[in-house]
Amino acid sequence: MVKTAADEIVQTPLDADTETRILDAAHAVFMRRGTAGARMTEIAREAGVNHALVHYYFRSKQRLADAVFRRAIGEFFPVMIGVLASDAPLEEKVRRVAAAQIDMLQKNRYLPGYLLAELNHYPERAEQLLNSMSGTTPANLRARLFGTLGTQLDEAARNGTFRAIRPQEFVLNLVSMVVYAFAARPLVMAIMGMDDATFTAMMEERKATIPAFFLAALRP
Amino acid sequence: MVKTAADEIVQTPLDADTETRILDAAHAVFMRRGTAGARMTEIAREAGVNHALVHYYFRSKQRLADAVFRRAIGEFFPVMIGVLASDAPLEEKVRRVAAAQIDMLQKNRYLPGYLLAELNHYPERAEQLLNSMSGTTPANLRARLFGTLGTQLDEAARNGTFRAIRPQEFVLNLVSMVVYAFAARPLVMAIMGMDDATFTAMMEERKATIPAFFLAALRP
DNA sequence: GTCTATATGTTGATAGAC
DNA sequence: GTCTATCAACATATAGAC
Repeated sequence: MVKTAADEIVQTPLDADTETRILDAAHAVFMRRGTAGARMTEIAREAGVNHALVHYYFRSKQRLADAVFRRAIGEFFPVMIGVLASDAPLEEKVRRVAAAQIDMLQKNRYLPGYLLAELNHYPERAEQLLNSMSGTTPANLRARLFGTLGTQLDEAARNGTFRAIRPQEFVLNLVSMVVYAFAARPLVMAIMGMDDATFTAMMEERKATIPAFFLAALRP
Repeated sequence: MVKTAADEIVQTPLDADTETRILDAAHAVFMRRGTAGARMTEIAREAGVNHALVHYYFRSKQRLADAVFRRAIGEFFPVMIGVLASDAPLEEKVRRVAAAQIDMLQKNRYLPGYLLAELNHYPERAEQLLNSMSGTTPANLRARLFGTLGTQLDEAARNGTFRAIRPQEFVLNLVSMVVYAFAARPLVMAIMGMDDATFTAMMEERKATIPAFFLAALRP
């Protein structure tokens, strides 16, 4: 198989309790190798324990993969959902989603790639995602994501302050522009001839340029 | 491991020569399972041959993976690059990239997920991508992607017909909006409560709404 | 809880008959 | 070219000593 270059070890504090260390190590390994490519032995090595211990705490690779997937969901969605469900004005929602999401992704560079790959390889994970999200039903989740936002957009369209757009497209376009660059990070860096620092700087800029672009598109 | 639901067999014509049948089967399997998750036996089964034959034609999984990756690149990039490098006016470039890319992705639903996962898991593939692209150098590729486009954008900004934007951001924003929905397709479908037909219909609509949105964002 | 040793099953790959 | 049979290398998982 292709040997990956991403071998930087992100060490978990050695004084953390063992279960946490293992979960952190699993998180790191699953993120960059994917579930199918991850090895229990590599997780053990990265956690600094014998690989039998990994099974002692999590029984099987499957359970460990589930735990990591749940944690990844918890990192990716809650902030965005909170902002979109809030009563903040539309312009502020756009700016806050972009800033918060980019901040989070700068610290978790593998997260979008991991989540998208996981969902493509195991589509039934989409169910798991809907159900394990903050203990609400899928319908409830949709209401939180698109309900308040839809009302705001309706009103803004009537007032003539925004062009009409469905809340689903609003969210999809915004999330696309924020997340895609991270999901395709190695591709973007290669094509544009960037190093890590340059990419990071570009994404910092985009905290401002994405909202500007996005809001300009919706100006009547 | 999680059992995937994507078990629909896309059969390659049985009269095609064996090597082609194997490559087609490999393409299908690598696309939906990823390189690490793909099994030589599954490829053989899908090609309707004994799995020893797969090794006879391609020697190793690695070589087969490389062949599939090259083919995937050839499907994803050339059309878009051709449009962006052309002399067509800016508005037309936007519309043509959106339409052509969405058409292609409707037929290759796993392509973006596969490419992004592959590049995240094996970052050195980004090199392979740059080199194996239409036999040009990376610098040449960049010129084709951003050269003509940059000139057009400069001129449009001077004329006051477009707001100023760097060609890199222009392409990144456009590609994000076109590709992300496909890369995150299972997620988008789950959150929005869509079935396959609804998703397809939405993306057909987006051939028009993405260019409209995008061009509105650049109107001064 | 943590280790060593080992069982069990899969997978990529090859040898050799046809 | 295509198949059957088989190998060697891992990877997941468990048993059992400490």
